[in-house]
Amino acid sequence: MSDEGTAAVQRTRNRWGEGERLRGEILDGAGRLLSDLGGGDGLTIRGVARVVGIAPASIYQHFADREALVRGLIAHEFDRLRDLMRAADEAVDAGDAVGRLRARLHAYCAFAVDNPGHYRLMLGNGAERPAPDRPPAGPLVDVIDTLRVAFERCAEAGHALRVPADRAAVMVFVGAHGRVALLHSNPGEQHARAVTPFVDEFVDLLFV
Amino acid sequence: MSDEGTAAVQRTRNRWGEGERLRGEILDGAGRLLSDLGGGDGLTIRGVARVVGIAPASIYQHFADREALVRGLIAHEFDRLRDLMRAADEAVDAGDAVGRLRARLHAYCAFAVDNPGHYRLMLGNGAERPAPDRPPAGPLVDVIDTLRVAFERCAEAGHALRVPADRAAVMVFVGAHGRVALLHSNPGEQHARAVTPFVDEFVDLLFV
DNA sequence: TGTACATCAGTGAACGCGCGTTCACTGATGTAC
DNA sequence: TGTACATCAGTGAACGCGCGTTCACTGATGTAC
Repeated sequence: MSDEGTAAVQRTRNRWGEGERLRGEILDGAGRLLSDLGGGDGLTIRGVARVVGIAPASIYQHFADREALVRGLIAHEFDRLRDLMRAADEAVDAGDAVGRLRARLHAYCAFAVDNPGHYRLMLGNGAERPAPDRPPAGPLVDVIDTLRVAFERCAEAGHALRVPADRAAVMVFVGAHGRVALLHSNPGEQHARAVTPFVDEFVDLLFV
Repeated sequence: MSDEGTAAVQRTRNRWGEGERLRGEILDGAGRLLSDLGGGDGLTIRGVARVVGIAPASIYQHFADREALVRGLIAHEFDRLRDLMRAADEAVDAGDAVGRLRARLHAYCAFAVDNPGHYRLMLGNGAERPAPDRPPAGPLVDVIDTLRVAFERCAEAGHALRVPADRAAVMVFVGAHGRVALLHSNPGEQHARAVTPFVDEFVDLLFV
């Protein structure tokens, strides 16, 4: 019965000194919009404002322009992915190094399968690198680096690797990403549960 | 000195009965635009018309709407990829089954590296599948199937596989796609030449 | 050989729309004195 | 305790723009008779 679309939630404004909360609401709303959209196109200032229930102009108090909003959302979602992977790791018995590695990868795949729009946005836009000669940096490299650490823990626990840990990390990441991208480009839900076994098989290949 | 941007080419209209040629010019122009853009966003009717040097309305004689244009472009580029892979295969000595497989994969990687915009568009949009219960079909599956055939030829030539040919095809495709996607999302040109060795290493893993 | 007509390739102008962004503003809440 | 003022969170209306799409049209080239 509202005259403002589905999401007219009659927001109450934040109290004095709490204006920064809107930043979080905007990022959450943008994330929800991204899930509905399934991709970064159509992620508009006005669309996000509609979802959050604010005026489009209000977004400019927290993000300089549309590009800054998208960058902020990507960073936000990479933080979320990192936390999910860490939580999955810590939920496994600390002595089970291989189990912890697998848990990290399963969390990664679950995030990618559950959030195709976010995933595409995060991996589709290259992080801008100011120095092209330096070693690559960015949130993606951080993710791979946590996998390298996980592989090293496996090696220290006596599970011999067929390739160096950093190379194993890249290979398993590439395998997981390739499998997920294939799933996303062929949206048959019968495959969604095939991602984890595929990645597990990949992990098997990397140990002696 | 022209008043119509960089690409005002003063097109001469096609002769009677040759109107279908414009369809090809539109697809070529869209392909060029896609290269400049680096992605499917911004691939607009008006932009394509500008590149080709025609009026936006002229596109509607060959494509029902923007979506049909994008679909046509994707099909066009998949044809081109298939031809490139086949030509690479046939340029290798017919008796060298493994060399032919590698040639196909190298052609695939070269296409992906040279045409990031096309590649993203082709793999980013899932082919619509009317029957969700049937086995998956579409141009991507066709590509994988040619790899399966190439693997089977290797096996027949005495190069034993560690996994069935169809599975090997999927695995090497996933590896190649993952590696390419990683390259695209981290646009450091120092990595462009690292794709082929990576895929070759992948192939090695699949033979006994 | 003409000539009326059909068909072809392609256009120009207009439509309505949603977008990013700007700007002066509105109330509510805090603070200085 | 008042009161003037500063600061805060957020808005409404407007701007110019490029977009997809439609429509009646324009010349050129073919065809029927």
